[in-house]
Amino acid sequence: MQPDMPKVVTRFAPSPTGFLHIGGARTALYNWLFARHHGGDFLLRIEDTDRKRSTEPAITAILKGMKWLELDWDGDAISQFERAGRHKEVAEELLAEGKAYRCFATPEELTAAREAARERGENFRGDLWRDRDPKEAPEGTPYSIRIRMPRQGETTITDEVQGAVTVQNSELDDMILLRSDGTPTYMLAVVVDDHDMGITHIIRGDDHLNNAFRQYQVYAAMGWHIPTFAHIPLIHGPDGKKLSKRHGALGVDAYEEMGFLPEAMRNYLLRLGWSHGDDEIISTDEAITWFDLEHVGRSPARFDFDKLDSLNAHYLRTMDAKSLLSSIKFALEDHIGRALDSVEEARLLKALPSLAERAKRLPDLTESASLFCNTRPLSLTDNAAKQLTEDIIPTLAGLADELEAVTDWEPTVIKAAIMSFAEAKDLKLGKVMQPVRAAVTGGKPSGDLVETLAILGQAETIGRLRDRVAA
RNA sequence: GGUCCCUUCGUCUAGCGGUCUAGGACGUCGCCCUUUCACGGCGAAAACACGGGUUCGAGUCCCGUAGGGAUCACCA
Repeated sequence: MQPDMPKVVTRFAPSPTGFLHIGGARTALYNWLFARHHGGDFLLRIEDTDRKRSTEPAITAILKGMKWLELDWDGDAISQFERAGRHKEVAEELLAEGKAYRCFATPEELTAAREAARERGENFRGDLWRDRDPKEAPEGTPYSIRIRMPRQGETTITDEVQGAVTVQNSELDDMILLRSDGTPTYMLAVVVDDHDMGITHIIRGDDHLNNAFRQYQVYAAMGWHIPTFAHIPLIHGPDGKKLSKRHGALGVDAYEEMGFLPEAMRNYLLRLGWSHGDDEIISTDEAITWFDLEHVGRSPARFDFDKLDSLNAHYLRTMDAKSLLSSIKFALEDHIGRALDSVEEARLLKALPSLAERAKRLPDLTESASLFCNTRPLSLTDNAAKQLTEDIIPTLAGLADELEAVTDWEPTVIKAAIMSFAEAKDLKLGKVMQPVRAAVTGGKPSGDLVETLAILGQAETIGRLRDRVAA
C-alpha cells in the first residue's frame, strides 16, 4: 500500500431486528478480511434508527455471533440512533442550502401518487412538494424533509464487484431524509455515519446497489468524498430461492448448535463468492493475505450443507485432543447425564483424535465419544445386533476369559491374545474382530479395535463382552 | 410494471481472446486399502442458458432473447 493512501476503514452495519444471519455473517467476514488485509480498521455500527423494530436481544445476538466467528472489530460498536442529532443537523443544512425541501404530503396522497406512477409504468419520485411553495401548506402541517435529486444527467458508480453501473438521474426519487417526527431515515444516517466514521470502502449485500445511487447524491449534495462501493451478491437457499427467515436463513448461533466450527464456517463463507484459484482449504491467515475485492464473484450463490460438512470434518481432524475434549465436554456430560470422571477424561484424550477423523459435526463426535464413558450396558445399532448372532456368543465368552488372563493391558499384548485365541479356535481374525467390535462399541464408529480396547481398559472391555454373553 | 444486477458440471467455483478435446472442490457412482466406520489412493459420469454479431480465432468482447435475483416505505 502506498504510504500516502488513506488508511482503509470498513464497517459492518447490521440492523438489530433479528439474529446475525448467514448473509450478514459473510458480509461481516469480507469487511473484516479486507480491513485486516490492508492493515486498516474494521468498525461495527448498529443501525438502530428504527426504534420500533430494533431490540436489545437482537444486538446481543449479533455481537455474540460476531464473537463466535472470531471477527473482532475496532473500537466500540456505534449506535446509529445515538447520532440522530448530527443526522438532523445535516438535513437542516441541506434544507438551508435548498438541496432539500419540506414535503407536506399526507400518507394518503403519497400512496395515491405512488400507485398512479406505477400505473403509468414509472418510478415514483416522491416529489409532490418539490416545486410547491411551503406557504401553501396550512399552518402547523407536519412535514418531512426530502432531498432534491438532480433530474438531468446520469450517475455512474464504479463498483469494485459489479463494475461500472449507470442510472439515469431522472429515475432517482426525492427520498425522505428527515421524517415528520424529526428522526432521520436510514438513507440519511448511513451516509452521514459512513462519512463521519471515515469509511473508505463500503462492502455490503447487493440488495443495496440501487440505494448506492440515492446515497451518492447525498454525498454529492454535502460535497463529501464518495467512498468505494463493493456490492456482493446475496446467498440463496439450497433450492435457489431467496433466503428468508422461514427459509433456511438461520442465525449463526444455529450453526454453532449444529456443531460447526467457526474456522470451518469462515472458510466456507469465504469460498462462497470469493476464490483464490483452485484453493479450497484456506486458513484465516491465508485469507487475510489473499483477500481482495477483485475475485469476489458476481452471481448469487446457494448454500450447501454438504460442502460445509466436509470443511468442518477437515478442521475437526486438525484439532488436538485437548481442544476436541473441551469442545464436546459439555454436550457429552449432558448426553450421559453426569460429569465425566478422570478415568473417562483420560480415555477420551487418547481416543478423540481418531474419533474426530470419523466425525463431520461436533454432535457426531459427542456420540462416538460416549463410547468411552462407562455406560454399560451398551445399546446396539441394527448393524451391531445383526453381527451378534447366537452362535457367536461362545466366542465372545471364550475371548473374555482369554483377555482376563492378560496381565499387561497394552495393544501388542491384547492383539497377541486375540490372535492366539483365533488360531486356537481355528477362526479367521476378522471373524473374531467383527463381533468383538460390535459388542464393545455397540456399532458406533471407532478407530482401530485393539487400540480401542486398550484405551477402554481391561475391566470395561471384559464387562462389555460379558454383557453380550449374559444378554 | 419501472430501474438495476446476474447466468461455466447437481452445488461452490477456476477461466481475465488462442495453452479449453473447459480445471479444482463438495456431492454421486465404481475400484483399492481394511478388524467396523471414516480417512486416504485411483477412476467415472457431470457444465460454458439460447440466438446473433465483432475477430484469423469467443466460455472469455458486444447486442438481443429467455431464465433467475434485487429494489421501488416517513424499514434498514
